[in-house]
Amino acid sequence: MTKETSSKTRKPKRGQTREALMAAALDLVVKKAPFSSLSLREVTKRAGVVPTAFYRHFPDMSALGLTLLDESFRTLRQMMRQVRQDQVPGENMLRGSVETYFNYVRENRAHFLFVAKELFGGTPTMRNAIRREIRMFTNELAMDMARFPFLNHFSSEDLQMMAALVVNNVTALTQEMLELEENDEFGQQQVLVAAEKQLRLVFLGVTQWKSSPVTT
Amino acid sequence: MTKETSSKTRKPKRGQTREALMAAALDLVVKKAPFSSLSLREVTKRAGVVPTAFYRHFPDMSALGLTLLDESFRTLRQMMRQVRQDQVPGENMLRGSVETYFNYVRENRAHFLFVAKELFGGTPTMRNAIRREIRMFTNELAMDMARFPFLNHFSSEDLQMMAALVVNNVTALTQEMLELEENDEFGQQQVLVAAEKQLRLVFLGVTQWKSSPVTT
DNA sequence: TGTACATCAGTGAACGCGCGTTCACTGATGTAC
DNA sequence: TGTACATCAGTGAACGCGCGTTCACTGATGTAC
Repeated sequence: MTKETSSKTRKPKRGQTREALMAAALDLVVKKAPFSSLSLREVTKRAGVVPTAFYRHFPDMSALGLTLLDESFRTLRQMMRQVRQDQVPGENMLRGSVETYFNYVRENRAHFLFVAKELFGGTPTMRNAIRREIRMFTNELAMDMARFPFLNHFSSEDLQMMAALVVNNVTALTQEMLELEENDEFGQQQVLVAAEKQLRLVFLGVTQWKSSPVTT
Repeated sequence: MTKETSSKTRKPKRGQTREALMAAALDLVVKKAPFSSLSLREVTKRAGVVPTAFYRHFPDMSALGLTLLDESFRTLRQMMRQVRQDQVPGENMLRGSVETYFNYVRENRAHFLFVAKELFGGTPTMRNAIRREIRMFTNELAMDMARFPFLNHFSSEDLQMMAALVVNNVTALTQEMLELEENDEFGQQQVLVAAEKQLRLVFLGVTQWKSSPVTT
C-alpha cells in the first residue's frame, strides 16, 4: 500500500499465511478452548504450515492475540456506529437497536466468543484492553443519551451510571446468547425478547429518576 | 465421622494434604491464571507434595476443579441466605443487602475469582454447573420479590425478567469489583455506590412497569 | 527484455523442558486378637 | 498391654509426549541495471 505494489500480479501469497494463522486461532477458540490455552504448534498445524513459519508473522502467541483483539474491536466499533446510524426515533427505536446489535453478534460470533473468553481468562494486558474498550463504549452511550431532551438535565455522573447499567446488561445478555448453540434460533429469539423487556424497564426507571417528568 | 474416630488422637494428617491441594489451586488461580490452565505438577508443588501424591485424593485435575466449584457454591448459597436474613424492610433495605453482598465478595475473594474465571474459560461441565447455579439464584430472587405486596400482581415471567436484570447487573458489578486490587478501598467503595444507584433505578422502573401503582 | 542479486516466506531437524501418568517402594497409622 | 497384619498416604524413578524456540536451508518473488 505505502511503497509496494508496483508492477504485475503481486501479493498472491502476501500475508495469506498471516491471515490463515489468525483464522486458525479464532476457529480453535470457537470450537475448543480460550485463546490463552492454545499452543503455537496447534495453531500452525490448523493453518497448514510448519511451526517455525509462525515467527515470520508474529513474535509470539500473545502478539497474535492482541492482533485478534484489535480486529474484534474494529468489528465492535463498526457495530456501534451502525446501531447509532440505523436508529429511528420513536416507539420502536429500542427494539430496532437491540435487533441490529444481536444480529451483529450472530454474524461475528467468533470474535465475540474470543473477547468473552479473554475478558476474564486472558492475560492482564488483554483484560485491560477489553475493559478499556467497554468503558469507551459506555462513555459514548452516555453522550448519546445526553442528546435526548428528556435526559439532558441529568448530571454526567448519573448519565454514566445509566449507560453502565445498560452496558452491563447487554454484556450479560451477549454472553448468554453466545452460550447457545449457533443454530438454536428459538433460544436466541428468547434472549432478544428478554433483552428488549429489560431495557424497556430500565428506561422506565430512567424517566422516574430524580422525579424528572415522564415522557412516552 | 461415620465409622471412624474410635480411640485416641486420630486424623492428625487425615485429609490435610487434600485441603492443601485445594488451597494451593485456589491460591494459584488468584495470583496467576484461570484454573483450566493450571498443571497438576504446579499444584502439588505449591501444596508441598510430590506429583504422584495427587492421585491419592483426586482422579485428575478436573475432579479437583469440580470440588472447588462445589465449595464455592456452598459459600455463595450461604451468602444468599445471609442477605435474605439480614434484610430489614424499608428505606435502606437495598443498601443493606448490597453491602452485605459485597462484604461477602470481599471475604471470599478467592472463590469468587475462581468462579468468575471459569464462567467463560472453563470446560463445558464447569460452565454449565455455574450457569445452573446462577439460574437458581435468579429463581430464588424472583420468589422473594413475589412476596412484596407491590410486586405480587406481576406475572411470573415478568418477575423472572426483573430478577434476571438484577442478577445480570450484580454479576457484572462483582466482576468489576474483582478486577480491583484487594486493597483498593476507594475503588471498591465506588463500585458499591454505583451498584446501589443502579439497583435503585431498576426498582424505580419496576414500580412503573405495566402502569402498576407507585409505592415509596 | 535479460541477467544478477537481495529479500522474503516456508522448511525440517534438533534442543531442552515441563507435562500427566505408571509403578514398585516405604513407613506410619489403625485394627484384631 | 503386646504382637502381627492390613490399610493408607506419600515417595522417587521412569516413560513418552507436545511444547516453544534455534538454526541453517531452500526456493520463490521482487528489484536494479
